[in-house]
Amino acid sequence: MNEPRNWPTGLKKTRQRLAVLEVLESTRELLTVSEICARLDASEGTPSISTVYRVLDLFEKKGVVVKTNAISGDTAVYALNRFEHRHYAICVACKKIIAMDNCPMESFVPSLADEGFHVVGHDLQIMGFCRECDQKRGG
Amino acid sequence: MNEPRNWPTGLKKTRQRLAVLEVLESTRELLTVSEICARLDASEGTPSISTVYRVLDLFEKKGVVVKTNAISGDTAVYALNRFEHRHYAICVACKKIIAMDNCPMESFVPSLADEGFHVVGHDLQIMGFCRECDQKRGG
DNA sequence: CAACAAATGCGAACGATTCGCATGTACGCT
DNA sequence: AGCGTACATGCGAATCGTTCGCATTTGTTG
Repeated sequence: MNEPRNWPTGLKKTRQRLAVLEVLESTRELLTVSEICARLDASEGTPSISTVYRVLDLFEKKGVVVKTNAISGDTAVYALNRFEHRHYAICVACKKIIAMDNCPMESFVPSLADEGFHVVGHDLQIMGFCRECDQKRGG
Repeated sequence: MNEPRNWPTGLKKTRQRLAVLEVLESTRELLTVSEICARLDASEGTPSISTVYRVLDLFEKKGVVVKTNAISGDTAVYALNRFEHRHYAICVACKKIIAMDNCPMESFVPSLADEGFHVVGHDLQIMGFCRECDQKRGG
């Protein structure tokens, strides 16, 4: 188990937390809790599913991971916070997730009825067909 | 019960479906299923909750309503499809939802590794504090 | 090494949504 | 108008993701 560079202050370093972190460090995919659990099963010291939820909640609060449930709507996905601003395109056929390199919000001022609205973040996904599925659909 | 202009072909006009449609026609808010049920309770012929789900699924497939679960993540919200392109800003404190009049995607080409990706839609929300909640937070 | 607070495991609880199946009803046909 | 059938509904149970309560274990600090 490797030593993460920036362990948040005041958090105990437990086997379970390090294991979850290791899974997230090992990929750039967005993982659901069950996917994280599946990858944990391979290694020893597998935490229970409630612990995984608690660890992820904690990590999210501390800014170690980012969470979004925008992709499938009914299941949250998590990724290590690499301090990149990222959005994703999702293939509606095969559910493949493709990272986007740019962001339309960089130079966008929303037009809102509440003019005092203080923007702190945003969430964006693009839906469509990946090249492969688009070809399968034919013309 | 009024006659909707564009009833999708091949759908039986039932009391329950018309009632759900009426609720959605009566507001521009985004409503959860339980909110819809609450508004149905006032009128007679209240459909069961499973029927409300089924009616909404059907309406969504037919393009009569739009569904999104991006707002709260764990609860879907529905609105009549008024064939407007709309996004929303959500106050993270009071959960107020404010419609946005413009869209950053109008002139945006996503940069994706899959160059054949065929975009068919997108979903965007802005998070922040509404004027009121922002003031309460103080400086 | 002891002590305490914090973390974990387990299973139960929960809310949103879906499903199965028996019953009811809209709509086309006569 | 009346019939018949495919489709819609109601009800409750099942499911899925997630949270919670509580007894037990484990990091960390001194």
